[in-house]
Amino acid sequence: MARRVTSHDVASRAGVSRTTVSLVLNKSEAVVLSTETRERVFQAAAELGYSPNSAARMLVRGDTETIGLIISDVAILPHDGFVPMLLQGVSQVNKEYGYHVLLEGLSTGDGANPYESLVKSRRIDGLIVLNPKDRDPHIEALIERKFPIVLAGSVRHPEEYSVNFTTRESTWEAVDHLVRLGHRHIGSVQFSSGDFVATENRLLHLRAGLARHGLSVPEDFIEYGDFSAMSGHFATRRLLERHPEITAIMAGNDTVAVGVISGAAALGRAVPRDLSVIGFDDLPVAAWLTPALTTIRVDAVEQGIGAARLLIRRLRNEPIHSPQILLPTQFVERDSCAPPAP
Amino acid sequence: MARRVTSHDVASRAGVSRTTVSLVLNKSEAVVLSTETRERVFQAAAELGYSPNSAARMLVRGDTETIGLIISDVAILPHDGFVPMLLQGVSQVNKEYGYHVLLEGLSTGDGANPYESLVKSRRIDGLIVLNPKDRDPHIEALIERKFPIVLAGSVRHPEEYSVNFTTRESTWEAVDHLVRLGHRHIGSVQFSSGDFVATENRLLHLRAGLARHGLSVPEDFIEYGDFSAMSGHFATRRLLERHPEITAIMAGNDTVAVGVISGAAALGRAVPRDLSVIGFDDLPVAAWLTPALTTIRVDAVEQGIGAARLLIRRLRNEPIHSPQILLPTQFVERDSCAPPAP
DNA sequence: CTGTTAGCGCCTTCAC
DNA sequence: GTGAAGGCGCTAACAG
Repeated sequence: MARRVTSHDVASRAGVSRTTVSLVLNKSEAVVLSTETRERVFQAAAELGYSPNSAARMLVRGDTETIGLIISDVAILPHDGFVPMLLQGVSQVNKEYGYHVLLEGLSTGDGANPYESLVKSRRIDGLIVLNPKDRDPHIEALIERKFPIVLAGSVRHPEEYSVNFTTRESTWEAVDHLVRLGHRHIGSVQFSSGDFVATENRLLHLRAGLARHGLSVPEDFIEYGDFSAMSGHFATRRLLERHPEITAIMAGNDTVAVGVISGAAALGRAVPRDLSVIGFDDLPVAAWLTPALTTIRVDAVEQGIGAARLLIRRLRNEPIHSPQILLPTQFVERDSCAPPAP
Repeated sequence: MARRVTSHDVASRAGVSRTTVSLVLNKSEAVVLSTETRERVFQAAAELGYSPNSAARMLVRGDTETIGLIISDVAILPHDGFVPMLLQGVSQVNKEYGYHVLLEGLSTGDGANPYESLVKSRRIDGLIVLNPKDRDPHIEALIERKFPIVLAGSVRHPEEYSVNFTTRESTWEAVDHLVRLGHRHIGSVQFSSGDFVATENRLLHLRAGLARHGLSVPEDFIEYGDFSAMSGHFATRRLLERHPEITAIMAGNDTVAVGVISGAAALGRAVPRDLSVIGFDDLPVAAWLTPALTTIRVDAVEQGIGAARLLIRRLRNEPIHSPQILLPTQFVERDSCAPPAP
């Protein structure tokens, strides 16, 4: 690599001082510069392919124009079709505002405090955390220190900044749909064992939704998977072997739903004829499964966009109307539900 | 946020000079320090929660301990189950070696040279590019400048550093499998229209594999999708409406394969009874689709690991045995193929 | 073993 | 409009 070009090089090429270069390039209003000088500087910079050294700039300005994006558990990456969409949203907004994204994947059992060093080393101006664990103490600490952090998920801290979904109405609609079709024994395969606020909420709304019809979900009508299709498969087999009378299953997410379908098939039950299945997320692939998956749509890209916007507004000290954003969701009827077999 | 703690604070708390602090914390061998002094410094640093300012360190040392990860087209993120796995591999290795990952998503039509500014601003020490376009001139330029760049994919530059897969044997096995089952009219739905080396290779091997059996693939037995299941769906409908005699389809990847299955279903053809389908990638979900997908396994996590390792070795000037790594793939027989309907 | 001294490249007053 | 000067926090010689 050739020697790097510095503001000094630009200055001498443009026949001005480094001060002027800096002034021009940072569009300072402090001084009035002739358009002609500006032009010369821009031109010289372009010709030299000059780009300010980011480290030097960070050092003197005290910020990094970088946000950290923490994926709470990288192990789910291969399974959860949700994360990439979120990532797309975040990445898009950040680019728009000239921020960079530093990606940090946490593994279970990453000792101590995984956020501390990122924050302390001042590599980032703020943080977005995907899928935080409910009440994660490290996150709560950052919130209380007023560090700019936004959650795609929730730790249930009153002062958290977060972007989540309202799932009650759509879950009720899904339940209504099943009940209307004639289902009375409805089970559930969650995507995790409940360290997440989302898991708890989904169960809550499922229960409430059924209660409206005078139905309930016995504790052992519920199984827990781990984000993966495989876990959905085996959870379903356990569930249906224990309770063959179940005729419909609400899955924790679409990936798990795929496993539910295959688990049912393994027991000789076809979807939707012998079992109705409803997913959650509406991943792009859901509509093209066979049968097309009935599910609850959640806009992950929008969640990413929202989180990034929220964070950037904080970083710029712009007014924030609602620190805890709730995005709508939507029941989507497709082909994976039918009346229970007689 | 409280005032940041500097090396100066650590020094005074430990009762030593800043030099000593730096020496201790950077494990310099240049000077011999008493273990007792070391201890005092470590202790003070720990008590203060000291973490060196990364910008200052970058500035003086000239490197960033950060690698850039470029996703050539963020729009595919929601569709391609492959990227997250790769990401996991990359992220894991980087953490192991103490590197950070700066994620940059490119959109089609990101003007000019999207790599330049990242490189010039010295935010990163090296680069990993996912899915580069064949012969991408910007990438070739970086390679020729000897900038440390590693591809998960290929631009077919003789001096590129890259990690890819050998797909010939496994593709041939897949073909053999279909032929053995009795298929003679085999079509293909690719995952992109051929800007990628991988697409071209897969077609190449498919052709060669069939040629071994005296069969060929007419040009219009091939359709092109765009990574998504939806594209696979419609491509398949076009293909099968044009050539109903086709009894087997090789899909460009598993996601497309899902669409192939649903496209066939839309025409009243069930898999595997009325159409055999073979995927590519063996995503974690493939084994749990219904029917379980016969496919070609590719270890994306391993590709990520390989790319990250290669890059880090380059950055540390360690010897590199093979700059162009080829990982094996493997034909996996499951339930989506059967003899053609009589 | 320690303190002093120089920068790394850039931004920002402040006089001129 | 410009040049000089200080400093962001750290590292790495270099003499002590």
